[in-house]
Amino acid sequence: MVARQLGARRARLTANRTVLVEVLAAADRPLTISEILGKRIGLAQSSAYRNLVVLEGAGVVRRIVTHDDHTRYELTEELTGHHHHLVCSSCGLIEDVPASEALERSVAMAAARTARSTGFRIDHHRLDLVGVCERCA
Amino acid sequence: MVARQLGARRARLTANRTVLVEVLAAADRPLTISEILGKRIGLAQSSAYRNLVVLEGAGVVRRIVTHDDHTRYELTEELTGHHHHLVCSSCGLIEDVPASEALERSVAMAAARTARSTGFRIDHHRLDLVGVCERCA
DNA sequence: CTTTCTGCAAACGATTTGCAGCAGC
DNA sequence: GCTGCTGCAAATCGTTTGCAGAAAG
Repeated sequence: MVARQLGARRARLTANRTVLVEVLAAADRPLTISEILGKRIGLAQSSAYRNLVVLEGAGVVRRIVTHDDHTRYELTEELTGHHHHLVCSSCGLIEDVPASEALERSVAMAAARTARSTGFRIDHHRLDLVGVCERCA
Repeated sequence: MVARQLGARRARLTANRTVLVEVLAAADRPLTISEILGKRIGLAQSSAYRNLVVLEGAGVVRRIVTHDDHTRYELTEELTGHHHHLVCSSCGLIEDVPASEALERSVAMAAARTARSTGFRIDHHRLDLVGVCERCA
């Protein structure tokens, strides 16, 4: 599956890339580059950056950038399912949170209305719930 | 009003800060530092960065960081009213879009449910509608 | 064999900071 | 007059890139 998406871009599924995908799949939240490197996967920092770019281009991985600067990566929603993020404004913690049916319907309606009035074609959305996590409270 | 919030932090309302707020107030979307400097307001780059940090700390300005790297600033919602962002994934354009009553209610309900199940105290949210703008389509 | 990957170290670029003089209060 | 503000130039730090050798197909 991942191999296929890479193949379509004449990119190879190497050991480094496999490990990156595994690490992201094991996490229940987006990871920063240093978190990824911190897992001692034994790949050079430059390779992490380069491979994440490749995986992003292949639609396997999604890049997200948060307020505390520091790019994070997660698997795309095709692989994990649609979800939103819970963000702690105190420590920067990010956690995945499933999207409810009702909420999705409301957002879709709002998006349709906005599309009509602005001429944008709306493809998807991002919702962050920002607050203070249990540990920081 | 702005002066008061600055005063509470023993910060002064200088000419540079006034101009920054005016520029942001005149825009109907978040601006990048270079867009701000591009308006030839005659303040040093370092002063722009420093003052925006001060204004952010005083609750006058809000910093947002988008996918195309490049920090942007806008006035806080206390000054502009609550709104969401329309983001063009092709050219990076960002536009403000008002939040509808119905949508806000749905988000509030989802937030309450999430707060209950995770222990987070949720203070606010951010919603980005991502798509392709009229010009890029 | 040819093309893509890799690690290393150097380059880059947006943002931050030290400093010495200027300006609010 | 003390404290905060300014511009300048230098420092920082995450990220990107050039290169020469290793690995995939």
